[in-house]
Amino acid sequence: MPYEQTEHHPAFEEYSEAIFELAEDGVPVIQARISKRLEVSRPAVSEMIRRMEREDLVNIGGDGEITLTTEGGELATTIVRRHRLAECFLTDLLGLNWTDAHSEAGRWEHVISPLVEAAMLRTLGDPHTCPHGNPIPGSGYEEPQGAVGLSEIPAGDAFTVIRIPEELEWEAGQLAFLERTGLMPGRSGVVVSFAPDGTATVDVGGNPFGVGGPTAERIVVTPGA
Amino acid sequence: MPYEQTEHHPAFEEYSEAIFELAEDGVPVIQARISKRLEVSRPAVSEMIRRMEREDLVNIGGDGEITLTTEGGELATTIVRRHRLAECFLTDLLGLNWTDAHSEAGRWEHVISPLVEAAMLRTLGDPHTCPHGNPIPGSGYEEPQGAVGLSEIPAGDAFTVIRIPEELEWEAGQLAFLERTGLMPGRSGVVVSFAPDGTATVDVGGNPFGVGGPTAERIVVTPGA
DNA sequence: TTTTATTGTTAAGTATCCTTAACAATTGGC
DNA sequence: GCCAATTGTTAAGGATACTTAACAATAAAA
Repeated sequence: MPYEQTEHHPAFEEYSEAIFELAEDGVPVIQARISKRLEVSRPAVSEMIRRMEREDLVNIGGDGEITLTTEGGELATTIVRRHRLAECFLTDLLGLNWTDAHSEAGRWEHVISPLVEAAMLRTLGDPHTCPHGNPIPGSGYEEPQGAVGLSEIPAGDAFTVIRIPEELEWEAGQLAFLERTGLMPGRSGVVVSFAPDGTATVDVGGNPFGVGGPTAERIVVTPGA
Repeated sequence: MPYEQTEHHPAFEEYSEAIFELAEDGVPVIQARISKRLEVSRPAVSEMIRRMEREDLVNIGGDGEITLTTEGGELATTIVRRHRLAECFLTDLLGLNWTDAHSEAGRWEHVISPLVEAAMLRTLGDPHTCPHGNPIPGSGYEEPQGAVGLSEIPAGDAFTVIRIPEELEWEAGQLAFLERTGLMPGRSGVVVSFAPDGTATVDVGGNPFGVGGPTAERIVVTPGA
């Protein structure tokens, strides 16, 4: 119970993680994006990024693009790794659903020690991705050849889900929807059709349902069953 | 990652827990004791206790004795329960030793949700005590009849360890020592002798070793093997 | 009884991390 | 080119939770 200090402030952990995941999702890493993902005001991000630059965790490009330094990258991958490992642990061993696991892991990532990390890895049998298919940094995972967005699969063709990008996990109800419909890594389906606005109709396991355009663009799949 | 608020500030959780455990250990619950256990200054405790009184978590007696209100007691037992459950989890399922499990649990207790708590309880098979033998609040545990301090066992007599009070867990190296010597709940031994200063010499599993007087007073045992 | 130790409090200050208000500088659409 | 939206920053302020210094009151010890 005595106050335990983390070597890096929890806020630094959150910001590093956000920067890492924005880059991973192909979103331009600028303050406004961080502000949105962390749900804090832009001044807060401005101040925080300046502090992180002073602490040599990030570099700020001339165009405002934020990049992680070596040290910042290490912090970020550590937190992301713990987050995804915790998600595996919570779903596989404790039986939580995606939505719950995701929000729990958002807290767990800050309290997991190297010791526990190693123990979890051992217990889970060295997983390479989180339940949503996102790579666990350091696991040596490589995305399969030919991975594309779901929206690029021609109507009528089959696909296999590879991963649900972190970006989608933050949208309310999204994870519950994906889990309910079976749009999960490893599952296969068929693209039934596309609406003019980009909405896809897909069939996974016999029940067709619509997936919004922006969502369909982001879900990573491989062609074929 | 967006900032998650706990319904009760982490500090309130720490203080409630400390108050609960001090009372459990038979230590007078005054600010100076809390200050020592949480390793914070007395002014910090003074301010915090005032805030907790304002929030109706504690009452302050005329003699300075601090007691938990109903609400404060609920918060305390929740945190203590999660702490001890986490200790079980970390030792039994992840294979951590006592020392590591204790310090890890000190962080886990603040991030475990009711959902995870239930899942852990299920996975562990409804344990009634933590690895050190302290009761998990709400589990319906009752201390065996005739439990006494180790120092009250007559020299030459056998004893069985019931529990290591929380108080001892905070002393550096204490848990590692107890685990190394086998002075753990469920294990039996014999009191070899007492030194004039109260130091006990005990034999657990064939190797005699000394246990300091204050420590021996606190370790709870039952007479007999 | 006098001294010492323990205890609680007040005051002033610090670090972290957030907020809103207001403003300048871009960027993009038409 | 112009208006609007987006973006980053400055300024001022607030909550939390700590610190040290200094002081008064009480309890224990000599």
